[in-house]
Amino acid sequence: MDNSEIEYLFKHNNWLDQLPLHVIQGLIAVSKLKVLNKGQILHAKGDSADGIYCILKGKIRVSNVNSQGKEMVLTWLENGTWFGEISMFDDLPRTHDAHADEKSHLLMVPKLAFQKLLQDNPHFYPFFMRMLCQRIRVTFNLIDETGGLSLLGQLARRIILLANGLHNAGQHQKTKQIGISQESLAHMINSSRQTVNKLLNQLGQKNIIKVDYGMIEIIDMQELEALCEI
Amino acid sequence: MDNSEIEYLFKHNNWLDQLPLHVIQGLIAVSKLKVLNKGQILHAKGDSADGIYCILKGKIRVSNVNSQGKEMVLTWLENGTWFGEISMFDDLPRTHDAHADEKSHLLMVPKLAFQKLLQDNPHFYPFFMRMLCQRIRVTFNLIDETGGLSLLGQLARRIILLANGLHNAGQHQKTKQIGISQESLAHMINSSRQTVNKLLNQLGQKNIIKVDYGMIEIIDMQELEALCEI
DNA sequence: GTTACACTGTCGTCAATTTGACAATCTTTA
DNA sequence: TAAAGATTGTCAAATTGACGACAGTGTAAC
Repeated sequence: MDNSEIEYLFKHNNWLDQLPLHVIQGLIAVSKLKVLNKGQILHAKGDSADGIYCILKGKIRVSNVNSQGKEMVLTWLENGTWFGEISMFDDLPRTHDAHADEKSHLLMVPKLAFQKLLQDNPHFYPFFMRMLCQRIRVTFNLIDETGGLSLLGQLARRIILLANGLHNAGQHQKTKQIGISQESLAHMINSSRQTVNKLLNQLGQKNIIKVDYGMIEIIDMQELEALCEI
Repeated sequence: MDNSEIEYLFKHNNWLDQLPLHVIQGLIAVSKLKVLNKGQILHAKGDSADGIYCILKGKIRVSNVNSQGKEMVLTWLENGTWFGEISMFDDLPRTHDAHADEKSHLLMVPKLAFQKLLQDNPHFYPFFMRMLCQRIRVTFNLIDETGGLSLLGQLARRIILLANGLHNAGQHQKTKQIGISQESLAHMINSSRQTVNKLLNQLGQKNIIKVDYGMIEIIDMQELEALCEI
């Protein structure tokens, strides 16, 4: 992957695309490539943060382990996604675990370089504040829209979130296929595999989704969205 | 309430207390007092934002209405709490409904004055970015710690959150008594009044909390925290 | 004080969900 | 290709929690 391809990733992110080209090139110049093998950990919750990441290729699982030792997956992040910015702004530890679910290539902009960018260009602040606000709004939505929903509603909501990307609320790269096991889905909505299996097959019979081995395909997004109301 | 009392509220908030005194006095000078009667609405989700608020006296219910028309309460805010800052930074509508649960006096710093403060003092930006990061972290915690918990665990977590103040994570004003009906608590964890009643009385018998009319008192915070693990 | 209202305590019933078990199917690895 | 491992489909039993009902108790208003 050469610099022009990396430049593309900056220009096609709805937060970073407004940075002037010379700033982007400056960031790329100090960035490091990080390659993770399948299953390898990028960072754990509580780790001190070394930088902000962009996924060049691969799939990162964002999760944390609750007190019973059960892993709760927040979301998966894929190509072109930037993440890990919160620790850049408050210098506090990582909020979640991050694992590579397949061999992944990441670009890391070191924390100091990123912070220097802001220090040298305080007019970028409002821009990144909006970015943080968007994160808060997405997170509030997750809470609000989950609370009060039936299990079927939560499941529908979660499938849509996984398809659209929790952390890419502004981008419109609506994936239709989601590679996820029913057990993982169950974890995410705090339910059991068997119940999720039953509900998914109900949705399958209504031709709203297509259920496959380790895979869910959205057929009728409108119907799925309608289910998020129950 | 005179200006020196209002000044006190600025100086005792862990975000605003670092502002220089002349800035605080400037903000107070342009602020407006807003009085709400019991039950009156301050703003609805989706309303455009007029400013950032501080509760001088009273109690504000932050909630929103889900698609079935059921109100989901996020939290209650009380004396000395600042809220509504997100719309100041991204110029987008309110994220929640806000109602006065009793007659309330609010101080409003108008949006334009607040934004001018930042424009004139870009060195305040990092400060407010940290504030936003704290909000995100608190919200992530809410999601992470709720997911995977039993109903009893969620109840314990919620009681602690109400005692410590969801929106005051940095302050250490640990209230021990919470004025809330069992029905409201049930709404907050998406459960039924009857179940909450049963669970609360179980906790009461174990001397972890004391249950009263419209009131819960925390007796054994350690035990309560331990329950958030199940 | 007394009347109205809000909140709590406690039933039983019923529906939804978990759990454990086991077989079948798909994918990966050797 | 064969074996191992992961994932799915399905059952029945046990559990959990929602819901309606109703009585009792605390609080506020007049």
